[in-house]
Amino acid sequence: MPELPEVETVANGVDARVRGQRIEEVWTSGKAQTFKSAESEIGEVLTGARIERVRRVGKTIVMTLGRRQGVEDAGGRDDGGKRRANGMGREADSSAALRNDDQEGKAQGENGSVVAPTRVSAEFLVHLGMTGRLLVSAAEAPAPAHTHAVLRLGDGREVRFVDPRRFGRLSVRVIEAVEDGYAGPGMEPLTISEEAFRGLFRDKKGGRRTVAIKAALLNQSLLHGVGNIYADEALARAGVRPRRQAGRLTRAEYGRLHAALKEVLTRAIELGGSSVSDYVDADGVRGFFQLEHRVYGRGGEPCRVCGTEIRKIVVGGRGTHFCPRCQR
DNA sequence: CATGTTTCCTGACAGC
DNA sequence: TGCTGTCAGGAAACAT
Repeated sequence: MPELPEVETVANGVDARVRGQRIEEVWTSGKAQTFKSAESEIGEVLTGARIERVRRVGKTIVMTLGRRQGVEDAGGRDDGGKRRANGMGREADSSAALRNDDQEGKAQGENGSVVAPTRVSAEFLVHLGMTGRLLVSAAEAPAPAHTHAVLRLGDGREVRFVDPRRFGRLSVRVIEAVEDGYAGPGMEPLTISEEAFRGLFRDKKGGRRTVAIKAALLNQSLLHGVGNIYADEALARAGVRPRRQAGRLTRAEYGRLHAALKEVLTRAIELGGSSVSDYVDADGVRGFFQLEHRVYGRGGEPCRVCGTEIRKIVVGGRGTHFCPRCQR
C-alpha cells in the first residue's frame, strides 16, 4: 500500500526521469471510477503541456504542468477569489474554470499564438490508492495489464498509470500560480510542530476527540500521508495502544507519538518504502522498510522488544497490530 | 460538525 | 485441477 514514504519515493523517481519533458499524447482506459476529472478534461489539460516538476503532497503525486502563454492561458478567468488555499473542495471549482478555458483556447488556436515563456497553468494529481503504480517506461516495453493512463513524452518514453484494483484516482486542477498549488486535505506529518500535532486531536471547540488515536492518524483531513502501516508502526514505537481515545493521551505520549511518526516516515523514505504486497517505485524496485516493521503484518509473532505475542484487531475498519505489553 | 458504516474493485488465498 | 467464497483496504458517499 503506497503511503507517504512510498508516494515520496515514486514522486521523486518520476520527477528525476521526466522533468522538463513535453506530453505529446494522452491515452486513458475509459474505466470511469479511475478518473475524478472527466477523461476528456485530463486529456485536454495534459496534451501539449510541459512537466515542470513532480512532487508529493500527502499521499498524492502532483505533476505541475507548464504551458505557453497566449494559447491555453489567455483570457482571464473570473474566480472572484472563491478558490482558497486551504485544500478541500477545490477540484470542482478548478474543473469549472477549466471548461471556460478550453472554449477560449479553441478560439485562440485559430488566431495563431504569441510565443512566451512557459508558465504554470495546471496540475495533474495521481492518487495510487492501494495498488496503483506510476511507471516511466520505454514505449517498446509492453504495457502491463490494468494500465489506465499513458502519457507519451517528447523523447518517446511513456508515463504509465497501472492500477489493478482501481482504488487509485486521476484528476486535473487549473491554477493561477505556484502559490495556488495543491495543498492536500490536512497537515504534513514530516513538518508539523508538536504543538500543532497535539491540536489535531481536539475538535473545533477545543474538546477532546473521542475517536481512536489510530483512526485519527488515518484521517487525511487531519494529517495527510499516514496510512495503515505507518500508523501502526508509529503507535508501536510510541508505546500507545491504537484504541486509546485520540484526545486523551498524555502530553508525554503526544510527544513520543509525534517523534515516532516522523522517525518512522523518515526511515521508511531512506529505505525506499515498505513493499508488503506489490509496491514498487518508478523503476519497478521494491522498498525495504518492511524488514524493520515492529508490528505491521506480524500478528501472532513475538514482539521484537519483549517477546509478547503481537495481536491483530480491527480499529476504524482497519487491520491493526500492536504489542499488548509495550503499548498502553 | 463528529463519528460510524458502506461501497468500490480484483488478486490472493482457503476450502472443498 | 478448478470452482466458489472471503478478505484486504483509501477515501468518498451516505447514515446516525
